[in-house]
Amino acid sequence: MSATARSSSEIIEIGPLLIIPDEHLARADGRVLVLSIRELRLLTELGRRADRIMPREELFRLVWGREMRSGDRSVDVYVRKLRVKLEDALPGWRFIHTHFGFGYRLAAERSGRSQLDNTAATTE
Amino acid sequence: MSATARSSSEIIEIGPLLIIPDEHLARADGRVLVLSIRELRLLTELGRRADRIMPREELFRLVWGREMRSGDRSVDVYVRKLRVKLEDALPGWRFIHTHFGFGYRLAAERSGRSQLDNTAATTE
DNA sequence: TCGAGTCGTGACGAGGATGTGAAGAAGCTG
DNA sequence: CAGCTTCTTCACATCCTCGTCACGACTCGA
Repeated sequence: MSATARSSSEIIEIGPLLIIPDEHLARADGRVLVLSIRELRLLTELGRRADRIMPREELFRLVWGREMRSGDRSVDVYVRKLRVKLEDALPGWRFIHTHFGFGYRLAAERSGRSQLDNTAATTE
Repeated sequence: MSATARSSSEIIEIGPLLIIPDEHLARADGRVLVLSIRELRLLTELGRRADRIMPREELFRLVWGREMRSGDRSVDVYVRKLRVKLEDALPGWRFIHTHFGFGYRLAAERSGRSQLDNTAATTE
């Protein structure tokens, strides 16, 4: 493994998902997740406020650095892109949850059955 | 350093690839990889930080020993040369991965298959 | 149930970043 | 100096990201 230990490296852990903003990457079970700049920043800002519902306007401000114009769907589109890559990397898990009329919330939950069902989802 | 046997011979192992900076060579399944000085140094610096994304500017600084002029494509060109030789020596493997907008990352992954199959290039 | 608003999703084009082959310069060896 | 290898730079090709749109599915209150 890496012999060099980073002192101030921020690491956000969301279930099996690891977000390491300083290294410009996220990991799923150790595997590197290939994300674009916007995708990683959005995931990071969501991760920093895990379990909290984040309004689109605030996410946009955090990631894009400016005010969101009404009707702008950028956040939705990037949430979609993240969902695809996360589902691809960690099938059986759901991370980005929609709160209708409010925004999005990041949290690791198993998809398919109830959270009580611990049976591993069939991996294709 | 001297030409005598060194006690601290650094050996970097990236899957089936072995980098031995002190001996100015790399090995693929035992076979010696013929690399030029720049190629070996670039591979070494990447290997020393395996599985981490290295920005071009930093790679250039480490290998060339001076600041990179903006627009300089030297790193890209040498990444290409390394890729060709590595593919030649170890077909079916991919080592140098591009992270768009960030830089390059060295890790042993089997090509052809999804990145998800990769078992994070640690020592097996 | 119905309608208005909200969200999911695929696609597209522009612009920028990276891949790639080649040519000439520079260095090395005998 | 001749012949070879390596280094640097360039131009063109290709790929990727981003922002946006359109359309359909969904949600919730009336």
